[in-house]
Amino acid sequence: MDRDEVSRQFRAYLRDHNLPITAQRLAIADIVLGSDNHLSAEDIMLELGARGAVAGTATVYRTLELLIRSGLAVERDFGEGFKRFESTRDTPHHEHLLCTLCGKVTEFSDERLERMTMLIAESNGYSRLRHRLVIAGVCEGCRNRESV
Amino acid sequence: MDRDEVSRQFRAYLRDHNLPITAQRLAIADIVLGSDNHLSAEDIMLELGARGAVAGTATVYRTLELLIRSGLAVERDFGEGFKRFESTRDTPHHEHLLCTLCGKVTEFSDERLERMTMLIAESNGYSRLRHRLVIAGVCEGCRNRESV
DNA sequence: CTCATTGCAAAGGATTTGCACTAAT
DNA sequence: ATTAGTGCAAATCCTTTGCAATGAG
Repeated sequence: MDRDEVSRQFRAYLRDHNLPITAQRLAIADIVLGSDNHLSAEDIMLELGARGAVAGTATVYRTLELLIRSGLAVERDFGEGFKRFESTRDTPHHEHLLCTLCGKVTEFSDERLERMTMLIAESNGYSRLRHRLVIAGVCEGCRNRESV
Repeated sequence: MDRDEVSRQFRAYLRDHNLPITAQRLAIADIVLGSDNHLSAEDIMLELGARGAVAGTATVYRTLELLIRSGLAVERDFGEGFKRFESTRDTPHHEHLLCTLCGKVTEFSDERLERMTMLIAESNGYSRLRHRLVIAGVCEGCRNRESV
């Protein structure tokens, strides 16, 4: 699924909901949906600047809300004090590895984990809605850099 | 491990670090270390009030930092927009189930999960430091209440 | 033309910090 | 007496909101 495709989906969402298609919305969606990274609101603002486009902070947050509501992006909280946003394009449910030194994020998914959380929830009387696993550690690159 | 014991440990920590033992510190430590719940800073302030003790917001946060540094408490972030604090007394590593309706928190631990996260980190080139799993769902009580 | 979006700036909530005052050792 | 802690209020960080100006359909 490429950039044009996700952009098309977002336009369709806006059209279906009678929401104006603005340059800002498309620029923000293009960045968030086209990126393989987990972007913060600030990352998005910087990238907008780098592309010569501009949008106010409020517009960025408001557009992010639309992307989430449309199901094209999800919000992540890694306990860093701010949120990150990630495209849902071709990624079903997955977990994250976070490097505590450089902030790098690696995704993974594990079928056993899915089953385990379901069972754990059940055995504690909870009906599971969702779960979130974050493994914090030091990535390969930082480990090598550290030992210098 | 009872209240007196944890209080004693905190005093020892303060003494060993040449830090004054103040009424505020003891009151806050008593609340955090003596509770079985995951308290927010606000919860702590309210409880202080309920006990007739008083401490400024700044003091609460500064004392929480001491409790964390001493290893007697840990900080939790359930993505609620604020942090919670939990005594480490007789609880090694464990995970959390969070009820999305009433906010109830249930703890559990799972040996297989420990091993799994270790293996997952390794196979992705990360040296694992720690991990955090939160399963969000609806607890038994809320489920029954809902179906009314 | 009409109505929603935009952007600024002000407001918001949680947490931190500067500083004069107070208390522990 | 010293030295550190306390509390207030101001400051910070991320995010949200009010409102006049602007732009999409």
